[in-house]
Amino acid sequence: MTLPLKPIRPKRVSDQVYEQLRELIFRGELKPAEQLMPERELAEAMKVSRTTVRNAINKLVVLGLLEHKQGQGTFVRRQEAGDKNVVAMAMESQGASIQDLLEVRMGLECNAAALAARRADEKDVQFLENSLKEMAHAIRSGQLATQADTSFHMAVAYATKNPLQVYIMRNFYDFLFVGIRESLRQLYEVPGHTDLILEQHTTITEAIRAHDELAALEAMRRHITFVVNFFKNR
Amino acid sequence: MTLPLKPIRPKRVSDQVYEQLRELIFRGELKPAEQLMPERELAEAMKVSRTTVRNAINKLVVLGLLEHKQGQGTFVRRQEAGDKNVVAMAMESQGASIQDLLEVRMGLECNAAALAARRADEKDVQFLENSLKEMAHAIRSGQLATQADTSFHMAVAYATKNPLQVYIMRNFYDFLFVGIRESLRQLYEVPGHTDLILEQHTTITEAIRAHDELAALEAMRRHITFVVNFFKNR
DNA sequence: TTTTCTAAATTGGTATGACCATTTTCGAAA
DNA sequence: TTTCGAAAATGGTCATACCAATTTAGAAAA
Repeated sequence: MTLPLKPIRPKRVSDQVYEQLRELIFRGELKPAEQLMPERELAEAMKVSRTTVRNAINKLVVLGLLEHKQGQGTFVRRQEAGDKNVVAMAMESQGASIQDLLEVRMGLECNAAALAARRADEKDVQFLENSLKEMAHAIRSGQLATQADTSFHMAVAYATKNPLQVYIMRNFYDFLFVGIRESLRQLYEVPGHTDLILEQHTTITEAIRAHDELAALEAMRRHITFVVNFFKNR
Repeated sequence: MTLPLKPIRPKRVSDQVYEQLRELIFRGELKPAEQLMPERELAEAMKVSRTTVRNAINKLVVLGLLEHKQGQGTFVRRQEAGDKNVVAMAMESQGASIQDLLEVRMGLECNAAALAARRADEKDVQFLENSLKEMAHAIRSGQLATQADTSFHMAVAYATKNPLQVYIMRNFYDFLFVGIRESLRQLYEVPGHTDLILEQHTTITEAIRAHDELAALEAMRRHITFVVNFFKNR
């Protein structure tokens, strides 16, 4: 007779550091080509040894997320194609269209929004608001808000506290940037569009902050429907 | 005038160790499941520090060639070729749980059910009904209905007419069969469970046949919620 | 002033040595 | 023979020092 005991898995310190750093990169707080803090500073800030920090960084280097340059520092590496990106593979081999992509996103992200509303803490809301500010800034300075867009949706994914959700979402947005960047840009180039999207993002953020699952789901549904309609009329 | 001078690249010591070890593995001198020499011995044998040896080994661990087991040693890992199942990769590398998997499925499949209700033709409904019969047969003959279960959900995916949806769903169910087959079996071993599931599948099929999107979505939601609750109470 | 060179500061890479955490081993005790 | 516990083996972390490559800044030279 086996009792249903949950497995204890004490994580290695270096793995915890690794996860923190990876999160910074995925969330976009550390942008491509940006320099990482020196190892010595990181060690002091996290109250661990430099050895441990180095192990974590090395892991990210091997995975292609970071890049070492002796005498200069460590930098975030923009990951190019050839990453065995699932979405890209499927889109190509299955001959899927942007419409197909958006349909699947509809299911994934609406559910994610509801989960996020259920579990988001102050920190998650903070990240959502940061991406809103980022997009507002992009609007004022007349730049494209694609980066801020990604940050927002990945912040929603993180708020679900579901690693699989994050992983899959990451694949989607990586593809959006390398696969259909040109198509996506047109969405943001229409005057006033970015303002509308910012408004929709804000509504979603409010619902998540209020822990209103249904409202979050509906707001996300309207948001993605808006995008769907844009690509439909072209 | 630039002469074609080849760049001098003084290799890092840890990289040289890495290459030696990798060579041993590739050549088969270190066979799968075999234990590596202890780090301290390797360091002494190669006249380098244990730190350097560890860096090299860690690199091989990240690449999946070696495997660490604290208190036991480091072992050569047999690498399963052509795995690249997204879900399996994510579940392992991100440390996701069955709960996490089901949560993402909730979003994917509820949406899929609605899309299926919108687009399913006679042939799609036929496939759905075939899987129902298959499950009924499994019940009568006292066999496990896991195969019929997969057939049903893949039939829903096909009915969406969305290649990306099919592709991703395929990955999920492939993983269910190789990754958590044992866990999944318990769901079907409880007396009466398979009957309940068949009933739920039937309800979903009816909604899709009637092209009732909302009913299909709700029926799927109840179905997956049922599965979620089963795994929650264990 | 502008250019050039050199020394210092910065930052990743390696070396030691110690100690911690987990697993196995093996001998003593029951 | 079985059971228990201490010791050994082995990977994980820490602290410190020093090496190697690069950048920076200030002095020296033009």
